[in-house]
Amino acid sequence: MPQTPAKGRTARLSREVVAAAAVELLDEHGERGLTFKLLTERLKTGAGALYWHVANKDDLVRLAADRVMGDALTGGADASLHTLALAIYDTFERHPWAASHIGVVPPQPNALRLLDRIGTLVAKTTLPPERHFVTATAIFNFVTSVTAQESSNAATAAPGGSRDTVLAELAAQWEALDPDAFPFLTRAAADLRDHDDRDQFVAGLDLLLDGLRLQELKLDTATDPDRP
Amino acid sequence: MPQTPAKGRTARLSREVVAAAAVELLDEHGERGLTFKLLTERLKTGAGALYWHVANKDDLVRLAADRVMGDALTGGADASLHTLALAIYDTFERHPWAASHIGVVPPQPNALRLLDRIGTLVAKTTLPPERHFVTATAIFNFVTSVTAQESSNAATAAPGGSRDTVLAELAAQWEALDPDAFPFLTRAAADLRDHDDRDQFVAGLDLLLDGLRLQELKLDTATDPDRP
DNA sequence: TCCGATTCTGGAATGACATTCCAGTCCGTG
DNA sequence: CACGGACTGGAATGTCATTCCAGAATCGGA
Repeated sequence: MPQTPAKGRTARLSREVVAAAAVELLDEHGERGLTFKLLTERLKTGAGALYWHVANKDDLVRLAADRVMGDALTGGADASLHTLALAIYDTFERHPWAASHIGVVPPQPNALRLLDRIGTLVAKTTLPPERHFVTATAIFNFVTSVTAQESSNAATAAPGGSRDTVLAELAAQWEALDPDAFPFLTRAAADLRDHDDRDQFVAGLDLLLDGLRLQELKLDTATDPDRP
Repeated sequence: MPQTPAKGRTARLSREVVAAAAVELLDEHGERGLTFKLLTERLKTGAGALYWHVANKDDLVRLAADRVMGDALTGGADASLHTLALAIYDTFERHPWAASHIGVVPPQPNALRLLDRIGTLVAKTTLPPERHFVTATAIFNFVTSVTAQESSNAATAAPGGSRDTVLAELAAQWEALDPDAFPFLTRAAADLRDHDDRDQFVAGLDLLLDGLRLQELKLDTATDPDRP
């Protein structure tokens, strides 16, 4: 009679249900806080049941992350590379554990969707077709990698004192550095103190997209008849 | 007499020695393969001794990663943002576990050195001073984040069949996708198959640095007397 | 409706680790 | 050469992921 009276049992388990619960727990406790014990309690089941649906914890987290990516792609953000990238950033800011699992190989379904969307937008530029792949991938890498780093940093910094406090302390350290060894940082301390993470992401994004424009320009003039 | 005849004892432990051994083991076995047990064996000591020098495993890995960053900065790569970024990429490609620990807050000593170098180079552009911080940070984020992702992917992909095999399989999957749902990927499969990771990094870097140039140009013309 | 095969479940082992504790040892100083 | 703090080795602890397996649910066919 190892079986309990089979009552509180949640309807039926499925890969989807497990993934959804994982996202919840991940949001609540972060990646380190997700344990199979917690998950079995939340889903009122046992470890074996979970392992029937997912191969292991990595598989589970990848699945959860791809589900978040699915959400990000659902929003009507499609118009331009700029809005698409920002939609990704904003979504992952709400799920800081997720971004670092997006760029992994092999890519999960929704990561592929993102890359395809980026590629399709890149294909609309005047860049020559043979540059489409590297360019699209570069943008994809930028968006996923930088988002991963910034969001996980935001999550790490938060627990110990408010973000402002942490930044203030860090800025103070920068100011105290030797100006000869760190000429830039000592000057930039103030900027660090009151920078905004999202603005920071946008700055990088604009840099990258401006690069795209310049490369278009270069090619336009390169094909101009009037040249050496 | 829990003490053994005190003979094979390695000279003397220190934070540096522990870090160096950690780098070795990390290179050999990857991040998952580094355990305190292995480390005690390599250093012929006990866990307590290690914990006297490092706070915990995170601390240890951060320390090891910053040591790698130190190496990267030692090479005479300083001339331009381009060569500096490539020096970083090349170094971390040899230590794929390390890059993901560089961008973390609070920044470790050598990460600060890198940011300062980037900032100093940015300060030499014609960008207005108030853009220096965001620009430098954007470049720093790009280099560390993208390197982290690419290098860890390379390390992950390698174990299962050669890189070429993995790419070929992936490319085959892309080709098999529905062309309506994935118009870009189905076309790009061939590019994926024979792309080069380093070229890919360079493509992104060039995009970013071209963006820097375009922003300089914009400002130059913006301050020109002849405008609307 | 009953039956066997297949799909799923719950929970009890198992085995790896990180981390803590502490009894000692080593070494520089006075 | 005795003292105290720096340092060491290794045993003990507790937390997890993962495996195993005895059964329960479910479903298609007879």
